[in-house]
Amino acid sequence: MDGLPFKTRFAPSPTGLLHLGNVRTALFNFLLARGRGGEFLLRLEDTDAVRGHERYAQALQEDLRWLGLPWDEGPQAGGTNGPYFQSLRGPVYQQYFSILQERGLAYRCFCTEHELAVERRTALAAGRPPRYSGRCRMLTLGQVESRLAAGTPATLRFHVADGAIVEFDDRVRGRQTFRTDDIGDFVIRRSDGTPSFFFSNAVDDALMGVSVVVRGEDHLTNTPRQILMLEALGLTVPEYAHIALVIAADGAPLSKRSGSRSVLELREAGFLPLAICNYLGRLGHTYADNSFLSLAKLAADFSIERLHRAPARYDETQLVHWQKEAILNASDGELWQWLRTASYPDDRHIERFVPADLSMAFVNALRENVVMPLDALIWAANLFAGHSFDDEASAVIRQAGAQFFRSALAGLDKGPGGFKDFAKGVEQATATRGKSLFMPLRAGLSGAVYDAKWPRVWPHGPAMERLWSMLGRERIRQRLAQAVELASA
RNA sequence: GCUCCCUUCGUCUAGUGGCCUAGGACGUCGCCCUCUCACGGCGAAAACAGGGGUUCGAGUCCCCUAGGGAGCGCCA
Repeated sequence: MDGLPFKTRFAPSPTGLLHLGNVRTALFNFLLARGRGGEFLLRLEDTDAVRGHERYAQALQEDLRWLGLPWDEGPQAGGTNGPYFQSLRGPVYQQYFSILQERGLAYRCFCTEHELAVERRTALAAGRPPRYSGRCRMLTLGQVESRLAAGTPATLRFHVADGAIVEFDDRVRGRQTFRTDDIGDFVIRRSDGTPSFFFSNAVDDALMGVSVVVRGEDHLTNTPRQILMLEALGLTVPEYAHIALVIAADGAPLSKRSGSRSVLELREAGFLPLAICNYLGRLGHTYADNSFLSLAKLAADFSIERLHRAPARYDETQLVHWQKEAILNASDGELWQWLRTASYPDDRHIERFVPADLSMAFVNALRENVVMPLDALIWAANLFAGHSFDDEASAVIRQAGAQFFRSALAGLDKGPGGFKDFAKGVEQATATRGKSLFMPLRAGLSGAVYDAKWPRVWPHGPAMERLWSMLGRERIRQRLAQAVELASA
């Protein structure tokens, strides 16, 4: 079993934006398939009547592609087991409903939602599990016919056998045993004719040849129901692996309130796909290697045996760590493209500031001082936008005085040396040293000594030697002249 | 309420009875590098939820308690 390639799947319901928990499940399924040369399938579970699915289905596919998790089979990708939207699979489900009905394993239920709610409440009050009593199963054929004829809405329920045991080996949680007596007859077709999750999800996994289902542990107790149905239908039961859920920093389930962000929000904030994958790949799963890994490496080293049973907390400081790693490991070109995604509210992008021939030099100068594209944008503006000195820089420049910068200008004309020679010259000419020498120079050259956006991480900016060689003599001359002006004003 | 599951540094985790005076990573703190921050290097503080067993020996096995989670839906 272990040697065979897995066919895995991600089967989201397009009812909202993809969030961290979902994406981690998708990632695990993707990695599991990729690592073994298997296949990864995408299926959209858009069965419930609520519409607006279109938009989310689209967004979700975009998110997966952006993350670098393409699917081998599914929407766009095609495949022989489609359609891959459950809303298009009605006839398939109808066929299997019929089989169940013919075999006497499914029956109509005319209970209203209100009746069921009352029943649940009384069961709970009496200390019993709030489980469906199965009373419509007792209806005679005549009663069923007449209610149907009267147009009474009916659901279809699966008849769970009494006194049986369902067992299966969960790939992460081990041997599982459930008593059918603990499972009530459940709805497999809603009164509007659409299939319920239990049904369509299980049937499609079987029909589409999925061999392992990696999903959240919230599905663990659904599993015996699905196995019961699949066996009743004579379909192949896949293997299951139920992973622990991701929880928020406070230990509560992830929610928007607790700081869980959608993939879209993370992308818009500037997180890199590989940062997210490196982080999520280690949330509830272990890699022996703690260094930054490519997607291929993440896949190659992924192991279903190293999936955890205990919930893991979402911690954004760790995500930020992987973000830094992703930046350090990206190519200049990739980084430049990434930096271009940030813009000021008035739509000025980075290429508005950084001259085209300096883009690679800029990337290299800033690489170790940037976490988000916005950080670089601010630096780009400071460095290239002309007369811009931020408040702090202005204060430093005024304090150093016009004479300081006149000396610096004079030193600049002395010779073609690098920053070190230049700084030495200014040191001698102005009789300043250390902080009182370098801070004014930094303020003059870079336009900023303090970055308000990420004060804890970047109080002061990139190495001056790098700025020096990137800016070039002419720009530096202009900036120093501006500093003289500012200081004498 | 009932059923099931989980519990190692602040966080992610290694650990499958002796290799554990519990290892790594992030974060924190200190030192070095250094014009600043970052990067990099070195180092420190920091955990087996609690209580009982079993055993020559328990983080590792068993039981109880506590805390947390999931499920019991015409939601997925």
